[in-house]
Amino acid sequence: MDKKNYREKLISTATRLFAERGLNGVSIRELSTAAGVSISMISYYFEGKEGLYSSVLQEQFSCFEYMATIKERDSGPMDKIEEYIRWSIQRHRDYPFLLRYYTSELTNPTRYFSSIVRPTLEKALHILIDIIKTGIDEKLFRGGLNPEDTALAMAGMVNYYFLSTLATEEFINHSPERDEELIRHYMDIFTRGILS
Amino acid sequence: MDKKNYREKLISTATRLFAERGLNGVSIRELSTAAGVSISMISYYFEGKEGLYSSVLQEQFSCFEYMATIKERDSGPMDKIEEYIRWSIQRHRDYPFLLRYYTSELTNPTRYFSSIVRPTLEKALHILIDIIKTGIDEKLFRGGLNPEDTALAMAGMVNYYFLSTLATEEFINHSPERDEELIRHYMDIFTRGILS
DNA sequence: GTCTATATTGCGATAGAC
DNA sequence: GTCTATCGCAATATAGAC
Repeated sequence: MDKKNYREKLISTATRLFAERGLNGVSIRELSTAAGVSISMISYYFEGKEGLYSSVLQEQFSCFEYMATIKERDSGPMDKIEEYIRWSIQRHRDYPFLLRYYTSELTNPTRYFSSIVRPTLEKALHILIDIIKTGIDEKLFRGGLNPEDTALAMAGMVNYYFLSTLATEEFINHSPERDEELIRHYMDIFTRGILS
Repeated sequence: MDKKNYREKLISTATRLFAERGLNGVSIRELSTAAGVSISMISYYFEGKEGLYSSVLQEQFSCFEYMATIKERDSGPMDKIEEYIRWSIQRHRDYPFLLRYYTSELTNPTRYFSSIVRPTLEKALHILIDIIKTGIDEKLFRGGLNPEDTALAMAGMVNYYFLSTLATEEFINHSPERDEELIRHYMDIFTRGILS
């Protein structure tokens, strides 16, 4: 990244800036200056600002491919759910900007939502839904469950913990040291509920 | 709103447009045209675009005051949790743009985040956390629960259902007719878990 | 491939007429 | 209170030198 590969330098700078202030909140002037590159390089490599944004989006959402690995894993629904939660939390750690693109595209979709974001999220969610369905078929999970809502509930639990960070960091410790505790805790709530 | 009250007309138009495309995605030119008002009215009433945005934000987040009502209610933790979930879902129905401001401010905070958004969400979350704590004290909920994470899990379940709409509407029915089913279902998952 | 310089458009804000 | 007209600036994109 430091070896004067301007294309990569632009992508990494754009990933941070677009995440922090959105597509319309960053000018290519500022972006190219921050990357230490001439402004014209953006058109040269990406055919303009939007092209750069779509490249960033593509790269950020590529990590969802790992969901296929969970799907193919030779293990039961409970193990797969735990692996999903663990991977999901780790994903937020490894791609600290992904959540911004994720929520920003879901609430203010750009033209790339339908080509990049929706297909990726649909595929991931369908894998989750299938895991829940398998658990119900095997009588491991309750029969009354709606697989779709249940999958959303699980994904929501984990994602919201990170989404809320800025509003809760003063009274909830969000450091990675707590991640294992969080996994245990969310597995517990999700599988057994909160009743004693 | 139609009685030539331009101030209100600007707020309602801005609420929709800022929600759809963000603060930086809408120009005051377009906004004032859509509102059928001269562009100079924005400075006149709100001292500029950002002032208009902050008025919209203030109005959107004012509905969280209802959380105080839940807090004061003379009922047990379980009833309060159900009331929270019911109110939360209804809030998404009544304020369809709120979620956009909510997530946009959490991931790309404007200068109004710390004065308007964070205090509001902090207060609401602390009420939820206290409800969970009461339930634990009364031995109604499990002793091992972390009240903070548990409150976030509950809020996350509900909010994510609406956040995911754009990516899931083709295979999950998000119509209000399902809301009661959703409340029952999320209460079930949250209190009893998914195990049979 | 990379830069500087510039063309063109659209932005937010406001002065001043009514 | 409301409008039109306009100022000054910043936006994206690109032509052309190296």
